[in-house]
Amino acid sequence: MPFSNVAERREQPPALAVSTVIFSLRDDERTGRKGLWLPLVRRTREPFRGQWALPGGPLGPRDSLLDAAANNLRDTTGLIPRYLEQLYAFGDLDRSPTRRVVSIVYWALVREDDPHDTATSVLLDDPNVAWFRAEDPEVLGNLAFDHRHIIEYALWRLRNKVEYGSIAHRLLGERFTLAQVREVYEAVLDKALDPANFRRTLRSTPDIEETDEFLSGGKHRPPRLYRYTGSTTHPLESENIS
Amino acid sequence: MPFSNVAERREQPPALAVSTVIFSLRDDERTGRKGLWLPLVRRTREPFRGQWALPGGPLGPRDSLLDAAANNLRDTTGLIPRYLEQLYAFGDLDRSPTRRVVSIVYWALVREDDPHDTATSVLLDDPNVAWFRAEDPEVLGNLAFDHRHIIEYALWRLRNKVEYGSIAHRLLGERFTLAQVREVYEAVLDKALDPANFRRTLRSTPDIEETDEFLSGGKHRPPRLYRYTGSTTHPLESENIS
DNA sequence: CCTAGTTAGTGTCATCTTGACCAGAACTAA
DNA sequence: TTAGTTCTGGTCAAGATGACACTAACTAGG
Repeated sequence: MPFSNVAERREQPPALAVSTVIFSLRDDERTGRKGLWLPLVRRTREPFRGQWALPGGPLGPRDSLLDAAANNLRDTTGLIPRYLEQLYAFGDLDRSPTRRVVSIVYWALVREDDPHDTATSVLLDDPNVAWFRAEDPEVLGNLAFDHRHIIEYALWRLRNKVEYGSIAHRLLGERFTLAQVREVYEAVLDKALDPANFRRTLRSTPDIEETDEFLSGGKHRPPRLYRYTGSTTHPLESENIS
Repeated sequence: MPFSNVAERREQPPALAVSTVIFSLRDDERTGRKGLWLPLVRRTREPFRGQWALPGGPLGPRDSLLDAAANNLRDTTGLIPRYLEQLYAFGDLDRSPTRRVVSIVYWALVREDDPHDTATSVLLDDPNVAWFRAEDPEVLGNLAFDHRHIIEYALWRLRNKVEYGSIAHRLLGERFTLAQVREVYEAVLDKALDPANFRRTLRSTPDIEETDEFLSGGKHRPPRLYRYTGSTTHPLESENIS
């Protein structure tokens, strides 16, 4: 009996939880570009047992919000992103059928081939963790709690509040090619961008500087590697994982 | 003895609270333009008794986050802004010296002469509520808890994430002149803007349309009144007060 | 070793946007 | 009637942007 009496439930003090929305770029056969994917975990308990949900859990008394989010993400999925950013605090009364829960949601973009991204091994072994296309209606339609709502908001934020430079720095590593940055933007905005013009605008920003290194190995002219400098974003908006 | 044992305190479950940062435009003699002011309440209890703090209080079990913020703001200051937007959730372990508190902070811009703004009467009578210049170092330096930090983050957000149209709509009423919108931007960005150019960019946005009315009464040519249409912002980012 | 294929990177041009500023329009106050 | 004020429409030059042509530099396959 997952549903308790509403009036009774509302007298409990609100519980605090943290969740994470992790976007990753993966090849998308349909468009030929990269697309956005995200990891979900299958719920093993009521409510919503068996359904997919965002990684998350209760806020421990000794964890900062960020630490709680990062630790929970690591424990449930094996993912260790470099940065987590606060997305929003969701606190509606009816978010959970059992009790009042206020969830503070963090989000990040990670690279599929990130060395930090030890998740691959965990994800492969654990049938209760898997990646899905972020906009797959089939997936979005069957999520636990209000997680569909949360993901859709995260996608909206991604597309509307993107800044050149900072977002790329978080997703890509120390050094990156301009084409890699462009891939990020093409995936987020879901449209092709002119390589030449993209290069021009990116090189005109002060936060990205070129290095002397090149990335060889492709079947074409080796592209120059760039580095991200500067901190346009507010400290609060891209906290470092401790 | 406001400080209890740290190790002991940290075992308590985190408490949930809401706070509000309300910016208002007031004439500033120094610059000749409008400046940003905000209301603070004097703490009547420990910790930080006697010091100024942001309006706020605990989250009741029956209130949504937004309602809790709006109700608390009304009760402590008399202010009833049309919109509140979620700013950030602050949850560091040492925010409060007594116990662990996670504060979800809402913010808004209000008009000094807003009819909704019944706060004037309350503020005049109550010596524990007052408006201050948002950037007065004297004030910022003596705030309770981490409220200085919160206000500085709100100011940063205001200056960096401003969009034409939406912000003006929230601050100004149904109908407004373009000069009023310009005043908002001049106060927020703290610099003078060219009236003609500002008019041009604003008129080119689809969300603002002209009306047939004019505002008479000034000692100059009556300016045309405009109306805000459209909803560029995500629903989550400008919730209506219920 | 040569050539085709692929992406990197440069340059150009027309168009759109932006900032600075001028000048007339339309009101109030005296 | 005139001075003072802001509103409002306009011009112009400089800067940013989008479309696209073209060269550079690598790999792969013959």
